[in-house]
Amino acid sequence: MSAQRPPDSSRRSDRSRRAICDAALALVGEVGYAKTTIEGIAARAGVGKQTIYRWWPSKAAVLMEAFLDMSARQAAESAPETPEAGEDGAYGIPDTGDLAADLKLVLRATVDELNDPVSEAPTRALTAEGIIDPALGAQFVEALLEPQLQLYVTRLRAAQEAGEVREEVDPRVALELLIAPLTHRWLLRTLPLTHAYADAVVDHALSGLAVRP
Amino acid sequence: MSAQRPPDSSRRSDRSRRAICDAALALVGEVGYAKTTIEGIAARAGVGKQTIYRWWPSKAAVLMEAFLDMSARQAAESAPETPEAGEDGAYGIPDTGDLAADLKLVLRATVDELNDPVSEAPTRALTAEGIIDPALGAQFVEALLEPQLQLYVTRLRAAQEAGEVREEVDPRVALELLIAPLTHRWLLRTLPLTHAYADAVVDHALSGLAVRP
Amino acid sequence: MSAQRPPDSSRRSDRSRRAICDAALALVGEVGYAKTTIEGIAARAGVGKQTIYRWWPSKAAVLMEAFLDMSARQAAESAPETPEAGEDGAYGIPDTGDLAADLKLVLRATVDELNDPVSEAPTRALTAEGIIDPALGAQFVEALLEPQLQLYVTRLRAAQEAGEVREEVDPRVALELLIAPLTHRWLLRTLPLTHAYADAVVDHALSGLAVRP
Amino acid sequence: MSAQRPPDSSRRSDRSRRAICDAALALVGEVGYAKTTIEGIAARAGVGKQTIYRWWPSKAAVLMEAFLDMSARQAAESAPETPEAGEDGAYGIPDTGDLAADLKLVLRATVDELNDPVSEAPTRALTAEGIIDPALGAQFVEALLEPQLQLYVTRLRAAQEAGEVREEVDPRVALELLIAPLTHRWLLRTLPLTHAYADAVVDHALSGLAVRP
DNA sequence: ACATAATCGAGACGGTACGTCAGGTCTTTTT
DNA sequence: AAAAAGACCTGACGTACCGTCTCGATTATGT
Repeated sequence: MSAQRPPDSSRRSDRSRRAICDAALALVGEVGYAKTTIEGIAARAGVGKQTIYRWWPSKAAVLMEAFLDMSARQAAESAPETPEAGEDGAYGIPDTGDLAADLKLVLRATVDELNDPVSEAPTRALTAEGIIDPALGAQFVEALLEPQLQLYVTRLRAAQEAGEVREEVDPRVALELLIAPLTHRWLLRTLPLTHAYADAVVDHALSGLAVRP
Repeated sequence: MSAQRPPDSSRRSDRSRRAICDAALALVGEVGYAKTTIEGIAARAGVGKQTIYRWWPSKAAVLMEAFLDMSARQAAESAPETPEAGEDGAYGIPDTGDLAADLKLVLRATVDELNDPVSEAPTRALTAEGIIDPALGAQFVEALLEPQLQLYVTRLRAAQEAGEVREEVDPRVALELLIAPLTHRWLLRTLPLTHAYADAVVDHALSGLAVRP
Repeated sequence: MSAQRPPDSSRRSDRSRRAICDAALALVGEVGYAKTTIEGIAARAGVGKQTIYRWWPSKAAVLMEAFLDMSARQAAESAPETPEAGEDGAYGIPDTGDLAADLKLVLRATVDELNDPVSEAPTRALTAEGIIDPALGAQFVEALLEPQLQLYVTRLRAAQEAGEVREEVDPRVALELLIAPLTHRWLLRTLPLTHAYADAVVDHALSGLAVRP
Repeated sequence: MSAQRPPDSSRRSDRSRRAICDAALALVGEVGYAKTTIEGIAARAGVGKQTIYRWWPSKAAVLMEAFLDMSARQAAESAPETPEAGEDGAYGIPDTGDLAADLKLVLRATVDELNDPVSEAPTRALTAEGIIDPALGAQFVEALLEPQLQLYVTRLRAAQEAGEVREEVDPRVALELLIAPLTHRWLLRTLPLTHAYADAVVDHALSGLAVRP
């Protein structure tokens, strides 16, 4: 029964959509994800609840779209003159010929981004929700994470061709050696996440732990 | 005001405590963390709601205690003959003289543990909650994670003394190079988490990415 | 201020009007007045909601028009050959010279009508709504009830002229003595509404309660 | 499944019950029955919605209880010294030996009661609702109406024994001849409901419409 | 052994938010 | 210009849980 046909998206009010996304981000930042309610978002956005339920299946989905929207807008702002850079604000990782230096530059920027108090609450909320809800997590990874990771793959391949990185190295594994420690500290708050740590990770990963034979 | 004098824990009913922990774990496994409610736990445990509110501040705290309890019981079961191994089922990482082999052994076990469908739901729930709630996260890290990490520090120090690992290596950073990639794949579900991956991580981390000079 | 100028009724679609009335009656009969919604009527009639709001101020008004329409159609069907009988199916009360017999005939018919399960739901709904909403009630009385009552006035006047009814009797009061008891039982469901009861009412009302002096 | 066992009424808060009844009556008086909402009653009573839903099945049921409560309290106030009069404020109809005078007295009082603007809204609302909902209507009749009607039966029987009323008269029918016309005018608002009308009804009913043979 | 005091199971309470339904208004497109 | 369609804001619905509270009915000491 109940075919539950989806609404006609061509008639959708973009004003409402924007207001909802803005309100969602604002509320998550102000009161946290758990205390952000659909009713609260609707009220803050000056919108009927039904308008949210019509277009999104869950609070997490609203926040996800709001977040992607924000990311897209930020990217568009910061780099409108370099359309060749690709989407998602991905300028690519610089290639100065010095892999260590390039990676440190990028990972330090990542550290700064993760430590940014503004985006912290929604990012943590979305990540946590994605950890529990596989569908949401997949969406999160596909839309936001993978494009970033691909940049590392590209840069590492270039380094291999330049003879900086060993042939046997799998770029996909290598990239995780670099990224995962930062994510780990940020998510679990085991120890402070600093530039120095980013540098140390790069150094350890490139040189390896074992003594040279 | 109302000093809210804490209850007399000596009179606490252990039967209720156990029933609550069991119910909490069962429910999280069956319906997931979000749909697990305090009322549900109380009903399933055959307990008044107030008995939960008297002893725990939040649903997350209940689950945390239930989880620690379960971990302790599992540890006690699997290794009652080696009480010198310390608490938390921490037998220590074997030291056969071959660091790579030892790490692979341990990390493969970690992979199996993370892939275990029984403990998956509560572990994910607790981790996710800890990502959002710093206090809970700290408790989680302190009680469950850090003891494990210290074992790596110990083993890596031994390897340094044995001349297997370079002097400049910071064991704390090194350990994160090994552990974080597994955690990363498990939490974010980017790619499958396999024994082969554990091996690859060890190999890449020990040998380093850079070509030998 | 927007003068809210009424729509041009000459352009009104009679097809829609009929469909709406039919749908309204059908729904009230099927699910009851309370569960009949404007949206439901519109959907069932294959009509936009606005088409209802354009022409009627309320759900009750729709039902009222539907009801009047139905009454008019029924009357037209049952007595198209006696146009002199007046509107609203009002053939008038027969005058055989025997007032008691004539009244019993008519009141028994009224009993049957009230007991008809088809028209029961909408009639009750409309009456109930009219009890609360004076404007609607007035409309109901004026359009449906009063014409009927006038027939009694006419018949009773004739009876007075024929010397069957005392001079001092006020036909308006007399008629209510006859009609109201039936209405009372039907509305309040105190006791069954039967032909025998109709006869008893006529007998009691004509003879009076008091002993003859 | 779901046995839906009723709550433990011994634990019921009488303070809440009273507050809810008061709020319900007040709101129906102020904004009318249709615009009175359960949420509104709860808010005005300073009570959670669930406390209403726990004890009453519908808005109409709340109003019914409130109304019966009020009636009972009024009765208790006005005649605490005559407990033998029976419940429901039923003092009985006076018996001065002059049936016409006694009935006029009582029916005039009834007219005044019906015309009282304070109790009008809830009484109309309850009556209207009872017309549509048979269960509610039955409750209304049984609790409020029948006790009143029985008083007429009693008085009319007495009049028969005193030789004032004919033997053949059925008191149950007679009483409806007296009461129903008032109810009719009040419910349907056909003509004003006055003392004069009450007197006329009594006179017509007692003397009968027909000429004396 | 027993008084007494805290905990226990139970669940009613004032609340908040849920997700749904319908009301009545507005806009777009079709007839 | 009216009609079909349906998105929109509003607000009430009835439900689920929240965390607090009040009830007897067990316990479990500490005289």
